[in-house]
Amino acid sequence: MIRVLLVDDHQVVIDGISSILEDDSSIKVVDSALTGADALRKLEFCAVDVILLDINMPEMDGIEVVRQLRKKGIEVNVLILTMHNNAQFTKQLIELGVQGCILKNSGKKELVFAINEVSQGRRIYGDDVTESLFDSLEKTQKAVDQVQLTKREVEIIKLIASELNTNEIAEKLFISSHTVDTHRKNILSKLGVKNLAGLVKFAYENQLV
Amino acid sequence: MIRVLLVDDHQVVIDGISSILEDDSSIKVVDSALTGADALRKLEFCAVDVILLDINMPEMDGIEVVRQLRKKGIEVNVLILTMHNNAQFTKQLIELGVQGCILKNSGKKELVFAINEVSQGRRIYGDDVTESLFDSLEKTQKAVDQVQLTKREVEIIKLIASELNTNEIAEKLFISSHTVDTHRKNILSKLGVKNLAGLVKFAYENQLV
DNA sequence: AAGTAAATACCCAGAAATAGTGAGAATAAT
DNA sequence: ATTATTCTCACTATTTCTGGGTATTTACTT
Repeated sequence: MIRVLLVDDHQVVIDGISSILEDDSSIKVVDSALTGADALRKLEFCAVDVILLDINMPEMDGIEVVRQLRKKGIEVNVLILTMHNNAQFTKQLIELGVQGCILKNSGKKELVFAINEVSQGRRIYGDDVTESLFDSLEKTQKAVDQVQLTKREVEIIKLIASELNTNEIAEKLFISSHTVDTHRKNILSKLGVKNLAGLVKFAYENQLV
Repeated sequence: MIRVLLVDDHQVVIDGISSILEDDSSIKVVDSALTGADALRKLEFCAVDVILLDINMPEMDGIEVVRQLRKKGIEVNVLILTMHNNAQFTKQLIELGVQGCILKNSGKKELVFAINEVSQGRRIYGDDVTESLFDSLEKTQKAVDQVQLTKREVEIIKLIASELNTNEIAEKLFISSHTVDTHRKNILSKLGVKNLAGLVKFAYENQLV
């Protein structure tokens, strides 16, 4: 009997996957969580074999959850649920030793199969996912080192993404426009993007907006 | 017995919601579709009372599906499934006479209730959704008239959002950079946004990327 | 105490975007 | 066939962004 913890910020998805898994006698959904924080809390008191984890969540995303898990030394097999082939994440996931990754548009069979495999400690990455991994590794520039942004930089990214220009940001933060320039410059360089568009793109893909 | 057609680009969601609805004896999921086009095809041959429609889909989104439905004169009650409170859509949905709208993070009970209401022709909009509607109506600037973008403009938005600058876009499309300038100018004005950041933002919020 | 990271500020020069106008061709629609 | 829309191109002027530096203060680390 494989004990599963479901984590997704959408109740419908949780209910849905629960229903799917109910039909399978070898799998039992022991609990669920709507947030990453809640998932971590529940993992401390509840013994589970596999955590089925949505990657796109507000506040604390899937990757952060896994990172915390490792930090706390909680041993559990992780199967990530992704919406799209978000190539940026994939590399980080593999580095974090996540056992598996499965697209939300895969069917019931694939899901059950994946959970079974992962519960045995085996690795499962859907073809689509591994393909997109190679895609991402080609774009070394961007994902080369996991980006370390400072608080101030994140703050500025958000303001840029909300259509403010350099002067407006400077006024809002009570700092010189030169400073904002410097920050923006550093951000572009850290993210390895060419321009404002790339910056806003990053903001969206990483739930900063 | 309420006959339901499920439309979502993620098989897991379809399977999940199917499972949820199976438990309810008054609702029967007669078919499902992974794309908007497929949904339209199936609606021509299959009698359904309610179509449960995901709004975020590649290629043809939920709004376009409804528009086509109206055009073809197919009468069916529409219940929209949304991920977030995407305020921009809401106004359009109401204008299109969509019966209801429900967030994906609502539970089993709400879902069943909503389907029942909608099947009776009654209107259901979750509190969150109506709230966000009023929010959006305040921002008259942006949503004042539903934006009508041309094919070329959409093409250019996508290229801008992928970090290309004016000259690069001009080369790629074999047109003058002046033309690209003009398009960008028109786009900014149509969307009512201030700059590139707003444009990329729009692209993301409307699944153009 | 020395070293490092973060936040701050400044300068310069070139590239790119934005705003305002105007206008000719190609298509689609009626 | 006439209109309307879309797509196209051009010019000017101004603002904003981008990339190359350098440098100081503060705070935290070792």
